[in-house]
Amino acid sequence: MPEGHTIHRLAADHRERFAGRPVRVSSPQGKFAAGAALLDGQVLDDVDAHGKHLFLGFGATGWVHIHLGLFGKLGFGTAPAPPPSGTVRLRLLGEDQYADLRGPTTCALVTEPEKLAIHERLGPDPLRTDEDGTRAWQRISRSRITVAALLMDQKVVSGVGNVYRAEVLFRHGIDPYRPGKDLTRAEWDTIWADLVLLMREGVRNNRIDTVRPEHLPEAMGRPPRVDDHGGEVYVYRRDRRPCHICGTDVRTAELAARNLFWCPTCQQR
DNA sequence: AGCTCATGGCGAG
DNA sequence: TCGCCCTGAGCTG
Repeated sequence: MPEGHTIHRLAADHRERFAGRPVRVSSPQGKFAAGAALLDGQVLDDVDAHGKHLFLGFGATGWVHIHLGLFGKLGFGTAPAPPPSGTVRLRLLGEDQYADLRGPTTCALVTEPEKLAIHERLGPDPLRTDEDGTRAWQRISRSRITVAALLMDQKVVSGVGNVYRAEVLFRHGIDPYRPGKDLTRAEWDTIWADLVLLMREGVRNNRIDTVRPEHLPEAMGRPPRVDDHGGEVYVYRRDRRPCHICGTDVRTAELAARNLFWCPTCQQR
């Protein structure tokens, strides 16, 4: 589930459910027991998100730094919370809501300076308003690395994952193997602006939809389709199936240990 | 029961 | 570039 839109949505959800009041904090699984003991009963007074990193602020005690990785999940429920089943790393319990964290790559108590250091190593996030895509362009325009790899590098842009990477390149007809330095400034500005729109919509809907209205099956006179991972997409995990626009089989290849998906006909620029 | 795969990322070499 | 960490779903037997 977790690309940047998921994390920003979770940040808003935590703010709404828990902020400003004391929360019970526990680690039923035990791996965060020491941190939980320090935080239990304190007020959750701030929430922040940058890229795929989520921060829960507990005043002078510090921040809980959460990264879901590939497998992590955060789920909410209404109090009273049931006995935790399985591997709950962190449980927050408020007056009427609880949240369970499972399988994160990171769940750690950090200080304010440690949090700042994390922000500093992350590239601009299309979902934050503190920065535009300029800093990313400075790296991309000087790099011989492929644009597909650059988009996944969190030091270049933060929050983009394998789905948004594939989809935004498709939407702009960009060959994923083009070196960053071959992109024009105008192309990058268009990609950035599109990421801002797509990811904001992702936060709103809590899923990734990238297909333009005019390309939806209804608009193209075809029966509705169902993509098997929630959202409506052009190429992500659609390899060996026909491109929605031109009918060419969508291709897949491994790139830096991740699966890349693209349409060789539509993406030649 | 065991295998494979997944919307991530890190450190060793 | 590789191995490894985190977990659960969806297969196969």
